Amino acid sequence: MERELLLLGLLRQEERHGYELHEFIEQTMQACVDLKKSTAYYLLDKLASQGYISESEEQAGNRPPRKVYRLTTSGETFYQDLLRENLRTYTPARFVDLIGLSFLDDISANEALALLSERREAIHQALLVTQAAPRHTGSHQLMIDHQTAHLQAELNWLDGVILHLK
Amino acid sequence: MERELLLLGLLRQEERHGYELHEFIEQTMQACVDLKKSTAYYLLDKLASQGYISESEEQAGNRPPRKVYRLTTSGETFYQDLLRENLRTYTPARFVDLIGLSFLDDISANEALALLSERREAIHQALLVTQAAPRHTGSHQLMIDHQTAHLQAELNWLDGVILHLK
DNA sequence: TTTTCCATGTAACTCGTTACATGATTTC
DNA sequence: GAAATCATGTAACGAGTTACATGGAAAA
Repeated sequence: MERELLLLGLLRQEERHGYELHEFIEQTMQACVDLKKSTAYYLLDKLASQGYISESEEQAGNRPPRKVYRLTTSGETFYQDLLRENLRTYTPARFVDLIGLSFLDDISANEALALLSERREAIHQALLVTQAAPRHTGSHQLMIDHQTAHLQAELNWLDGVILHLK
Repeated sequence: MERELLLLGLLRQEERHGYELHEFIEQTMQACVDLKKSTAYYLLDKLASQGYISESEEQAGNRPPRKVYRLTTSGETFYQDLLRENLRTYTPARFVDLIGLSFLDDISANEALALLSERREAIHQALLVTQAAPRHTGSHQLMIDHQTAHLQAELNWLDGVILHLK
């Protein structure tokens, strides 16, 4: 339901059409969320059919017609519920992408060092990108701050492993 | 491919049957990986049909027959490739479960505080569980250490948010 | 005697991604 | 004239989960 929450929350601020929503998410939340265009359209359809948002066609000049969505009253209630549920409950993060670590001593320390350095570089890069993102007003910034803190922690931890290998 | 890597890596240490593998993962890696029984059986079937592991039926007393798997030569090569690929590349973690944060100022500071405290408690609990896990020999411990570091960082960060709300 | 453990599997379903299709319009 | 942008969608696929089925043996 997290993606639904995201769309509803954004539509609550102001009415928008699908393309616009996806663009916004891609540009300003790319560090934290990855929502594909087709998924966005699909979810908007679904939310509309459930009555949580209303749909109205709009034409801007010669451009293709857009479907503009706005939050309905029942959408507002739903949003409030989702938001509270989301803030309250912690879903443990599983780092499947680190499973290789369990088998680190199956390869030589030297090669391990080389591989982990590559990984370190990628994390560092991600950190720079996240930090370079334009600051936001209000709580939108919180997610970006969290991402930064997380990446920082990942770097620190990985540096510890690397140090230990040397 | 991470789950495949996990199974291959474990089978490389010693031959095992499906039930055993799943049990091991559940008991000793529960903080880091969550692999359902059916997924395990499915993956083992697949890996066997691809020739990366071999299958042999075994009977222990009156118990139901087991399928014992062991790594083949081609499985070994595959494993080595997967392992290196996994260690080298970083897949950015997306914390969908924190999307609500973006909308934190849609609710009162007091209620936000209450909700986030609940979340804090859950994280803290997860940290205790992870720390309580019996220590492992070799690099298996690394993943658990990572999980601990991550949870610690989450706690710190959340405490910052909570402090700011007060 | 009922529940739990051992041991394996199948079928249906959910969620999300990929790849593709359309078509006008503005920019290079 | 080609490419990118605006705008929406569909169909097929993939990974993984849920729920269910089986059936004997050991433990409560």
